[in-house]
Amino acid sequence: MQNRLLAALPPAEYGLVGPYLTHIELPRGRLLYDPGDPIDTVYFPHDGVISLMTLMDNGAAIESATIGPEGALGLMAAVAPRASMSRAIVQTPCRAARITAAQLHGAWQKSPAIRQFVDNHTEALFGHAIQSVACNALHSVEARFCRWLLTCHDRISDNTVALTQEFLADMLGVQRTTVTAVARALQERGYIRYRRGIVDIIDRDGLEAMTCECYGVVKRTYERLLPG
Amino acid sequence: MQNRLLAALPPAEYGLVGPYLTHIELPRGRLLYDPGDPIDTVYFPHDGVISLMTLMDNGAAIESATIGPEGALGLMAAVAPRASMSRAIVQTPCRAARITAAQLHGAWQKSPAIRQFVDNHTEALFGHAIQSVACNALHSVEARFCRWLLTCHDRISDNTVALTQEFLADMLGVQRTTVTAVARALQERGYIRYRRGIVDIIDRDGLEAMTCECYGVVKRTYERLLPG
DNA sequence: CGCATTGTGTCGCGTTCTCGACAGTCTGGG
DNA sequence: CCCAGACTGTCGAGAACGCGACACAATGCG
Repeated sequence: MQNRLLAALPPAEYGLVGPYLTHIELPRGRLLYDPGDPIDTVYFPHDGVISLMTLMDNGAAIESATIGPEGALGLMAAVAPRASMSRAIVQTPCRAARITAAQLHGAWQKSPAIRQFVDNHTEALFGHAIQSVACNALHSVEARFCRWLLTCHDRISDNTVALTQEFLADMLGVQRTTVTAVARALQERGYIRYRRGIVDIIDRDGLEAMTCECYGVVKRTYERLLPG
Repeated sequence: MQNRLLAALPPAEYGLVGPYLTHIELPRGRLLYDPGDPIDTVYFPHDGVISLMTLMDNGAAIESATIGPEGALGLMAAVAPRASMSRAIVQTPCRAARITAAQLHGAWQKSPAIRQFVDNHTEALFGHAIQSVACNALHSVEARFCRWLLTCHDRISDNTVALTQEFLADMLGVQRTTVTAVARALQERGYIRYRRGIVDIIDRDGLEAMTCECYGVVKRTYERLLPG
């Protein structure tokens, strides 16, 4: 699998970034950015999920958007130097390509196609965020739990996701005990199997039936604006 | 009062947009964009508030961000043609300047300063959205109510805001009866006065003490990234 | 193997908010 | 002036979720 933004670059544009790309493995839990950090590196995941989390004063860290193979982390730094506004953390182990923000900025200056990718990506990420604003206000934990699993499942090539209920509770901004209850309900329906830090997705259609419209809305936004 | 983005433009750059600006009055409730509408006009409010609302399938319309004199509506269309992803509706009567997206795009091509304003504005709006994601998941209706009032108050030159509880309930994504209860509580504390479609802000400090950190976070983000 | 650590299941109470219903009050237009 | 429509106040049942406590199970490490 290959990052879809990079894969969609015409050969001429790829020549502007390809020589600077470094391939790396990102382990689960790796902290890439905290609020205020200068964005000096841009990451293009080939698979896996990177979460953008908004930090609160009391230490809560709640997910505001995700980055997967359809996009890139820190892409707005291609336009001009930027500080991160979120915590960026690796959700599932990722293979990824990385490039310095300065080098990407050089390519951005030279290529209209790259500028358009960056622009569309920003738009898609904004769309993701505003849908999440509504989702968090209106939808049940159960629906959001399903949405999260499906979003994650779309970005990995596996039916198994490694994550603890404690962590998922953080992502969704709810109590762990609530996550436990929801996970048990989904397991009883046969949609997932939950064991110590590992979720198996068994019935994807079942999850889709229980999630809210937000899953589809965000997915279609990405399909409309980004290649692949 | 004057839109702060326009006011901060150096004379040379202002010359690129000034001749195309039209001054208009926007009445309360005026619908400027619905999801999918092409963004053909950019609005620079001189005062007042324009709300960006995410529409849901069931007709719910919940606020995801606001636009005031510190910013502009549809500014991302200066970069490239765009369709709106939200409903944009005039929250309080506004004086505003407007320009076609095509004309603004011309100025954007010529002026690095304008490009930077657009870029920073996009960043600030994104920051607003991701904070709201967290806020809607974690904070009480009371805190969010106060945040909304304060945000609105910052953008108008008056201690009186015209809005119904029904409408405010929509903005916050809660039941009207909940808004009624919260409004009564704030009135009993002497922070606001509520009468048929009109809120008077009496004790701003009181509201600030009851709102969540999100109010200050978003405000500082705007101050950091935008002029004024 | 034994132990400390980490993750999960469960219980119970309290609060917040939903949801539906209905009555009362203000306001503008005919 | 009166009426229809719009807005607000109130009530009550119930669901969803927060929050703290505790027991138990799995894992990794010495």
